[in-house]
Amino acid sequence: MPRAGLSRDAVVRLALEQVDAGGPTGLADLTLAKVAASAGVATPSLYKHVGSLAALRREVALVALDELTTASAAATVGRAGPDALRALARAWRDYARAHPGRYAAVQLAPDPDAPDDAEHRAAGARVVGLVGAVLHGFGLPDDRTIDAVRVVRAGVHGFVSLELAGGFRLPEDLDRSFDALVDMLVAGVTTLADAPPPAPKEQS
Amino acid sequence: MPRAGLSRDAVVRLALEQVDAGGPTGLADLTLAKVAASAGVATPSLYKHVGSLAALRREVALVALDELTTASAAATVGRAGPDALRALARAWRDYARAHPGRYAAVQLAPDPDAPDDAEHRAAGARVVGLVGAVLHGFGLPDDRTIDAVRVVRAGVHGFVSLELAGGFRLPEDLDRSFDALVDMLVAGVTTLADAPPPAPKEQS
DNA sequence: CCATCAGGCTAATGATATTAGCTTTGTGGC
DNA sequence: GCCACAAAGCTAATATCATTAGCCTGATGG
Repeated sequence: MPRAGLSRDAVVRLALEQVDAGGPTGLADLTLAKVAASAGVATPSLYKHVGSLAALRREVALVALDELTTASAAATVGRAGPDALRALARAWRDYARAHPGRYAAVQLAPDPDAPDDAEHRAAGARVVGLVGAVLHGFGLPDDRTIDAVRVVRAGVHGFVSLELAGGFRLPEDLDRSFDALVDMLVAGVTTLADAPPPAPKEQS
Repeated sequence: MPRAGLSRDAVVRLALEQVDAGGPTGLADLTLAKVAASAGVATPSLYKHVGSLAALRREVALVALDELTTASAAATVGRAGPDALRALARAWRDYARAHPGRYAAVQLAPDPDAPDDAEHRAAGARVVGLVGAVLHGFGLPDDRTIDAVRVVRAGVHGFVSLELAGGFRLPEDLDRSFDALVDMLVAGVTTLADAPPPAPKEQS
């Protein structure tokens, strides 16, 4: 019996294929059994390369986060302000539509305590940091940046997530609706940059 | 052996308990086996009352959609314009935080073709319709209402979904960030109401 | 050339859903 | 009151998973 020549990376690659093949639910449908079958190997053999199904999902999340970071960086390089924000939002949505399963993986939250999840947390922080960097160009007061980042993430993620889940009935005009959202985000962040701290608490 | 006296409704009620007990992942963790155990009954017995696990999830979604509709209606009655929209957004978030598992069920998309899902589709349309009604008070042009509804849904759902999933690191100041989002939605919808059709297509 | 060990395997356990078919309990009609 | 029948349980069986334990072997480094 010849060796299959697997490796952690090879297993992750096969998992990605299965995730991609499954559409928006590809991540949820990911199964060690199917990965093993596609590798031509018995299921338990995978444990030589990967700790568990959950760990494999985490690996997929890492790849997806890195890809999203790269795509976001590429889309925003050389841009600033509204221009950059628009490009970022578009890149985000494009990635989600091109890789719905992987985008779902992006949403997996790392355990804040688990030491094994350090890499995961770092990868997540990188994407979020990128959003922060883009918003920095708006000249937001420091204590409002976090609100702006959250609002942008919420808007874009919410739209994409509803779109992928089939939450919008008519498939038509989705682009226009998304444009409306992005316009709103740009305007909202701009406002946030100008407005003084509303301060239920801190106030400089 | 005395009858357990189950019924479709009783099973759904137990399912709701399990969903509620499971936090944000309560819906995903819903299991016929556990429901049966809590009913004091063997698992296959449940099939006398419910078609499948998926069908039970659908029942949960129906309840959640109805509750969300009721809560939204209660929150917005007697209000209009920005006031109504703010109340709606708050009600939405409050419901999600009070019943994370049920809120996840709201996100289950009904099959657009399955005749069994007609009720599910109708319940979904009711909540969305309510959003439309609230936004109607902004005097949006007809062909922009759909964009506004989508933008509002995206923003609120995105925020709540990230919040529940633990996507925001610092738990503090979440309320302020949400307020910023709602402010932005109000401003955005208002703008949409004033702006002329940008029309990549139709243009009156 | 052999010892080690990484990378496979089979076997076993334990969830889970789901189907089939049997049994019993209530109940409605006579 | 009694009986037939449907509803509501049950057990048994199948199939899919994940996961653990323990064995076997091929590649590889000394």
